[in-house]
Formats: sequence, C-alpha cells, structure tokens
Amino acid sequence: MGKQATEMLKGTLEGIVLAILSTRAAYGYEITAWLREQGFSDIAEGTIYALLVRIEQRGLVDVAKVPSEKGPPRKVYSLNAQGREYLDEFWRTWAFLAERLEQLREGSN
Amino acid sequence: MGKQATEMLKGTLEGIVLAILSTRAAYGYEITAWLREQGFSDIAEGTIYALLVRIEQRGLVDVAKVPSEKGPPRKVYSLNAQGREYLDEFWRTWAFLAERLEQLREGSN
DNA sequence: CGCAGGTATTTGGTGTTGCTAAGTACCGGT
DNA sequence: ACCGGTACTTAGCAACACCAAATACCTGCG
Repeated sequence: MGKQATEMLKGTLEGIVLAILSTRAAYGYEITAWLREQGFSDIAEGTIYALLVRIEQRGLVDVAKVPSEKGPPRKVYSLNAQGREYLDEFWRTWAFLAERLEQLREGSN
Repeated sequence: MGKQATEMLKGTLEGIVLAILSTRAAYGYEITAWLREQGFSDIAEGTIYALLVRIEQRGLVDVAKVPSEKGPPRKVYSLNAQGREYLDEFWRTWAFLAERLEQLREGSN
C-alpha cells in the first residue's frame, strides 16, 4: 500500500483496534500479526503498541499482565464500558464519512 | 462532530477535495462552503487553503487566477492528469479500508 | 555453555496533517 | 467612512503513524 494509506489510517486505526478488542481481548503482538494477515501489510510494530498505550491512558481499555510461555509477559487488553461507548461514536463518525465518500465516488464516475 | 472526525479526516479530506475537483474546477472558499453544506460543519477555513497549496505543490492540480466581483481574485483549481491518477489510487486505498471496516463492524454486532 | 532466533514490549525522534487564530485584501451598501 | 461578506495567507500547535533501536524472556542448536 502507498503513502496514502498511512495518512488515511490516522484515526481509523484506533477504531480498528477497538473493534478487534470489542470481540475479544488481545495483546499487541497478536493484534499486529492479525492486521498483517488482513492485508495491512505494512503496519509498523511500534505503531500498535503506542496506540494501545494511548487508549489505555484514556481509560478505554482494561489491561491484564499474563505470563507467556514463549517470551516476556503479555499485556492483554480488553474493551471496557467507556471504550464501548467510544467505539460506538467511532462507528457513527465512520458511517458519516463513508456515506459522503460513497456519494462522491458515484458522482465522479 | 467530535475529535474522532479530526483524526479520521487526515488523509481522507485530501481525497474528498480531489474528488470534488474531478467533477468541476473550484476555488477554496467555494469548496469550504460546499463541505459545510454537506455536513462537515466544523472544517476550518484555513485547512482547505493549506490543503490546496499542498496539492498544488505536488503537481496534482492546475491553478488559474480569476477576478471576482465580490472580493480578491479567486484561485480556481482543476485536477490534471497526475491528480486523476492520484485520485484513482486514493479510491483503491479507500476501498480496501472500507472493506476491512465493514467486515469488522459486521463481526462485532 | 553461548548464541541465534522467535516472542513481546518500550522508547525517542521524524514527517504529515488538520486546527486555531490572526492578519491581509477587495468590494458593496448603509 | 465603516461594517460585513468574500477570498486568501501565515505561523504555531497537537495528534497520529512511521522508523529504528533497545530491552526482556524463552527455546533450541552447535
């Protein structure tokens, strides 16, 4: 993917991660791997970790330290009530944006 | 709209403006007004102008100075070949992102 | 035993972007 | 002469994704 993706991810990546966490608890390494599988081939390792720290500081997720058999302890994140609320708002904003863009795309063809 | 929109607009706003310019030439003030009508209520005046300068410097648009009856001369922008190419790539990136998000939204409900 | 390699997180610095706020410039009507 | 609408510019700021390097833990191989 090109550089356009980098800028477009700003703001949406956060929603993506929250959406993932809304279905199941997960830790950084796992999320990064999953995103890569989904085609976000060039999402930087560090990006996800920084994002997770951010949403933790905002109180959108709860964290549990879980020992791993293969490395240092994992920080497992799970969405809390506040995070769920925030995610709802994310979806509303996304829906609005997607609608406008869909209209524009149709109009320009 | 909330702060989420601000971050989500990064990258997409550029595509939006390019899409507008792909249907017709336009100038900054006009574009801002149109966006506000479309519900982008809080897009800052200066944001659009800065964006236009950027895409001009990247060679995505051509510019013509046209005198106005009601104020200082307008800078009318129109999409050129390179801009059209860039817009195509924008749509591809957007489509990819929208698809992933749609999947996520379905999955979490 | 040492050391490479996969797992897992942290940290510091960079570039791009949209926002804020203030300013400049041109014009018509009161 | 001045206010308000039109139209563009500029400087500084905050947030976010990226990059690079470092740290920590464990297994397996020579």
